[in-house]
Amino acid sequence: MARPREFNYNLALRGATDIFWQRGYRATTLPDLLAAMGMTRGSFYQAFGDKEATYLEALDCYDKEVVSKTVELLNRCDEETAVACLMPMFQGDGSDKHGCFICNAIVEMGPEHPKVAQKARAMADRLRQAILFVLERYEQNRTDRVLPDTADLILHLYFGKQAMGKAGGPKADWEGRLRSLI
Amino acid sequence: MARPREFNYNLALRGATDIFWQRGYRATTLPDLLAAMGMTRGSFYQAFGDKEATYLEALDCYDKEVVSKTVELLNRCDEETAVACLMPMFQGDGSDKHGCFICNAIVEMGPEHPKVAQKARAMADRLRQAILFVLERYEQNRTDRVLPDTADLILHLYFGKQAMGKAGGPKADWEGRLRSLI
DNA sequence: AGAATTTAAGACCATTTAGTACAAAACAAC
DNA sequence: GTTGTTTTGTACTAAATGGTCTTAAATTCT
Repeated sequence: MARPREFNYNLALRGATDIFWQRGYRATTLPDLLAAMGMTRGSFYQAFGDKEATYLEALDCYDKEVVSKTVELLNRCDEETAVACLMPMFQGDGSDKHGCFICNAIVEMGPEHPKVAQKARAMADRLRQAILFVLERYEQNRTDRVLPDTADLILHLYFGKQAMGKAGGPKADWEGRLRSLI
Repeated sequence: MARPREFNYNLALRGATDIFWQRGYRATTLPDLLAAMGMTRGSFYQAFGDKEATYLEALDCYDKEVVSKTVELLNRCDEETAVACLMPMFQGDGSDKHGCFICNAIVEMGPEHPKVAQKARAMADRLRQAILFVLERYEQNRTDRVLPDTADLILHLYFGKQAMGKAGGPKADWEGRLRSLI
């Protein structure tokens, strides 16, 4: 009963997610964003509201697509050891070339944008929970540390690695490190 | 032989450092910056060049003032244990309310601004070196891990803590964690 | 005191920003 | 085919951006 959309909402949202992930909120101009989403102003403002709303949507998209994938990977993983399960998070499989969107969002927007901080915390919680699940699954009771705390520590290492990775520099032997932690 | 400056260069630079540290590069508008530095456009552009040059100067200032202070603290420290020496880095003594400028700069500018990335790496190296020095000083040879790697791991934890801290959330028992690592 | 020289203040400018308005276009229902 | 409805593309806008230019003020040296 009306003109059909020429764009695919989810596809456009993924484009937005990619560019916000890569460049951050402020560094992404509207023309950049529109190009990444494959649409023009008119369609964009009608379908997505505005830039800020789109950023929030992009965070949700990252949650659904990227975080969920990691969480499922950790949940399903049946490697020999917990370390082997966690390694994908630490060996930059290409998809984290621009760091971690959660980390980027916290650093850029966290202090001034409660909604972003809240979403970021929620995603971090999911990751921590999944890490904990791995640890619990492989627990050999020769561990003297509290598992949730170890999971949180590994999560912090993950964020630290993602942040520092954006400055380049040499990569470390994360497998050895994780082994010594768990 | 000419009109004297009404502002103190170093004081203005510290103002710039503070606001860049707190808000980041892009979120700091020129009026914000000028207010923080206590000067007007004319003086600013003559004395500091432009916004980008000032940001680079601010990173150097952070290096000289904040990083150096931390490094010296670590070098001079004569606590009972290495953990006690390192704890100041992990118990947010107020000065890191806005996270760590190194970390913020890497995340915001690292991938697109090689000079920033390089300065950030250099500062991170200084911190890592100081951490290593502490570890070496307190080494009881009951450690089976390579000390430089442990120092780098602690540095990553530091960055991770600084990044995640900007989203709020509960604080962890870093003393216990460090103890278990060293 | 006067000349020389640098700083200070702010008016000014071109560009870019996010966001809006509106007319043309593309479909579905009848 | 006409009507009704939504999408699309673009011209437009108002505000904010970083940066320059000009003029007046403050100092030192002679």
